[in-house]
Amino acid sequence: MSQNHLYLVDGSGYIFRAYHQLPPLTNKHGQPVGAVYGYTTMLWKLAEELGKAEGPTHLAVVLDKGSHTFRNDMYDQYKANRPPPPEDLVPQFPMIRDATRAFSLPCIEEEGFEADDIIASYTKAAVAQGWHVTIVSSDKDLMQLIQPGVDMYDTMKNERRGPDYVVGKFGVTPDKLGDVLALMGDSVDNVPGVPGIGPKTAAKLITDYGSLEAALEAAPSMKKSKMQENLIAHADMARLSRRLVTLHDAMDLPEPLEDFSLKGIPTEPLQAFLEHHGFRSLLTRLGAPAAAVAVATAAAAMTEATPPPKPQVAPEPPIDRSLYETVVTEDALDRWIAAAHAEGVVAVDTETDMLDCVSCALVGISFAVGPNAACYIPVGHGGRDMFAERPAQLPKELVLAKLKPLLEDDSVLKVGQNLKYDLTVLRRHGIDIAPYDDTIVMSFDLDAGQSLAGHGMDEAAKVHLDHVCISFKDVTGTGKSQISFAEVPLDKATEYAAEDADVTLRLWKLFKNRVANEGATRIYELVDRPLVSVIARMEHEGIKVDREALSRLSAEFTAGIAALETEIHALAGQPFAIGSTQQLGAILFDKLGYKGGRKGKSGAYSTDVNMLEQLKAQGAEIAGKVLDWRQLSKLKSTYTDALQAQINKDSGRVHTSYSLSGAQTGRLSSTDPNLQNIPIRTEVGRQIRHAFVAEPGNVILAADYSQIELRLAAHMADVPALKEAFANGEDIHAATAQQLFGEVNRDTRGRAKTINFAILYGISRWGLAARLEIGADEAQDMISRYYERFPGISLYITETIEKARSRGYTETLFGRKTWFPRIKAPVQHERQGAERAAINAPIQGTSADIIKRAMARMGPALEREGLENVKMLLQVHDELVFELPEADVDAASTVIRHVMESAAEPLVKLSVPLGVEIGFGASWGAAH
DNA sequence: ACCCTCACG
DNA sequence: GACGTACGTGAGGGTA
Repeated sequence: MSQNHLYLVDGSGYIFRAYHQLPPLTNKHGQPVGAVYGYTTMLWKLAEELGKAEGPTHLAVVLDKGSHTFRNDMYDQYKANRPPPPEDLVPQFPMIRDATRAFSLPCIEEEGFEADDIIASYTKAAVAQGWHVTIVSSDKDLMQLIQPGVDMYDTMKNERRGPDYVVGKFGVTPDKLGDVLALMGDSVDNVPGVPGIGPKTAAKLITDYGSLEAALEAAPSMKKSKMQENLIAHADMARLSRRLVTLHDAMDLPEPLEDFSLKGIPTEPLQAFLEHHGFRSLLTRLGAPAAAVAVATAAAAMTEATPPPKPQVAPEPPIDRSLYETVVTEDALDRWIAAAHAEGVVAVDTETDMLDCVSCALVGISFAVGPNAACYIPVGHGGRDMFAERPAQLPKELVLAKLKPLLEDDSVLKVGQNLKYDLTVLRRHGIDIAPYDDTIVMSFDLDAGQSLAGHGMDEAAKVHLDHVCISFKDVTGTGKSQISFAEVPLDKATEYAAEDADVTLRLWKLFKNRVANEGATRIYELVDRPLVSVIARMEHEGIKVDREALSRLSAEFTAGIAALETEIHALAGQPFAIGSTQQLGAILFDKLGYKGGRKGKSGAYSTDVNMLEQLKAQGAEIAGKVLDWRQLSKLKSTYTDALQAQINKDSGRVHTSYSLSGAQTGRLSSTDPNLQNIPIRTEVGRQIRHAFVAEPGNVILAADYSQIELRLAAHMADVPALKEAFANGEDIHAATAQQLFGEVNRDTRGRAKTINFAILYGISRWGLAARLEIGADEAQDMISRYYERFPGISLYITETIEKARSRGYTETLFGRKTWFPRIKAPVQHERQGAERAAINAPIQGTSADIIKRAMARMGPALEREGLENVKMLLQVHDELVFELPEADVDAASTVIRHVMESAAEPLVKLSVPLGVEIGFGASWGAAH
């Protein structure tokens, strides 16, 4: 060996670059691995240099450790501006070490020193012994080290860099680079430098005067200029900067140079690593046996960046229910658990005796580890009925004890369809399923708005697998003869339950690839998937409802309704069903002769609020009474009565169910009961909110985003006037009124508010005209004026529609797609409807993304502050409702406000602040 | 199963 | 020149 050549790899610097340059890939375990993949290919590339003329004889990877270094002691602002690393990069840091170990390469990191200092020290030591050194990095600070025998290698650009490169880029030789960097400063690392001096001026000064110190000394005698003044004023900062950019090259070497000797890369640990992540193309190049690669491919359905390889596996066999197994022995159970471990991914589905996941009992669990490789483990069949024959099955406790390690194993991905249900059921048995994927959420993130794709399993199986699932009704029957799943015979139950798991796994493989290939990773991994377990907890928590209060209200409403009914019948001159629009229409228009038109194809009279308000204005007393009657009936039937029936017998609380795939825009929806439409707008309705109460000693706290959609519209359409108003904390509707009408009063503010909302919803002159009770021409003038005052808005609208038309979908700031198949409909009003929805979707959707991120982060944030008694209970689109001990209100408010206001970051940087209003009290009503 | 109406953001 | 629409939901009651 004539010449030793040391390669020093700047690992920390590399992964940031890899992260930003590569698409956000995930491996089969659902972990983000884009940067790891880039890092692995980089090491691979270096390994291939082995034995070449300029290749390494010695190699070490150098990483940063900890965040505090001697530079922080020198200057407490050092790197203080640096944003935290992206959240999907954080989990990749430890994987970088795994990758390095997989290549059997030494990895050096030292507390208190940056990777740059370690590299400088090793470089110095190696040069002293006459070695050549190549620094694998593109960091400009490290370029100071370039000298005869030392060069740099940028693997991404495939470029080797010597002194000429530095001269070309910075105008000075590497030995003067530190002086130039000190003058320039660095906003990322927060090296102050001298204001107003950039690379060009810095290079000129150093070239002219020879060094930083010489330039600073000469400053007073330079020609008077802003630059000269700054140079004098900030001389101390320049000297500090010089020390900050100086590399520390005299540290004790943690390991001797000789230990970095490199002979070759053993395939053993590397292959295991590549298989774990499913890095297919590298596996192939490693020369792994073809069979092993195929297995890894089939199991992993891996998603690599370039190029998307054609699946090399045979198409999956059709579903064959006869292959499913009913697990009733311990041996069989162990076998399935082992298979799941071996596969690394398993589809899971739980069967219960009723739908209510707070009170239901576990009846059985099904698994699938491959096509047709599915089983059902009954644990509660015939359970509740003491007289029914109980089929032979394993004890529930034993099964759960055996499954717990698998379901909580980090290295086995659990896949479910609508997993929040299973999460709740199993959490009641002390099992926290993780990590997980949810196929309903994946489907939604891929296909929201696509009219063909239903996200429920039966529909998804039909659409994507062309398979008709056994329906739940087929096994349990319907109506009066319906039986509980616990009473279904085991053979039938196995066919149904195992098929669910089998189908789920098949769908997952399909969706997993699509999520990566269709750009849905960001929204899925960083917004929706983390939310599943959060929602499960909220649903399980429920909210306390004061039954007596509701019952009192119910009685009041009943009396009011009865009184109104008598009056209405008297005014009508006959009794009739007031709730029947048909009968009401006949009374109003035929019998009493008020004027009003027939409506559309149904031929029925319109009797909605607008019509009744109009009649009332004409002096029809009956119309006002009907409106009052309707309000009270609505409140009674939908709220006071129905809500009492929804109070859970076991918990005494109301547990709503949130749908993660309910609204096309990405919003949640709430059912059984819907707790997102509890009255608030009228005084009488608001009383219902007062029945949502806290436990004794606790309070209800409500935190609302203020005007979030308008703020987002201002940001997304880039409207300076609106952004400024929000930045200054102005009343946005008043500000709009000022812009549009030149003066602010009750009337103009109200009209401005209407127009602001019209913008969010996709405006038409007729719609606005109807709302403002003005002519369409006048409405059109107003819209034109709005566009004039707030440019950007009309551009946003035309661009959004254009994008929806050309690509078929719109996107939120977080990349959530909503599809609009009707955007090209030949029927005009259908098309225009789709256009209005397309205008609204990015705004409403981004707002939904933001609050979802706040929800996902809320639990950990509260926990960090020791606030584990603060429970998040409800979400109402722009509001989060909590229950908490009264003593925690102040501390919790701080955390909640911060989490909500910063929820977009760091993925999205908004140019408007997000405002949050917080209130609390004994009830939800009192919290507003 | 569908329409109408109306509760919410 | 008209389409009596604003965007997104879920629930209850009446009707067929």
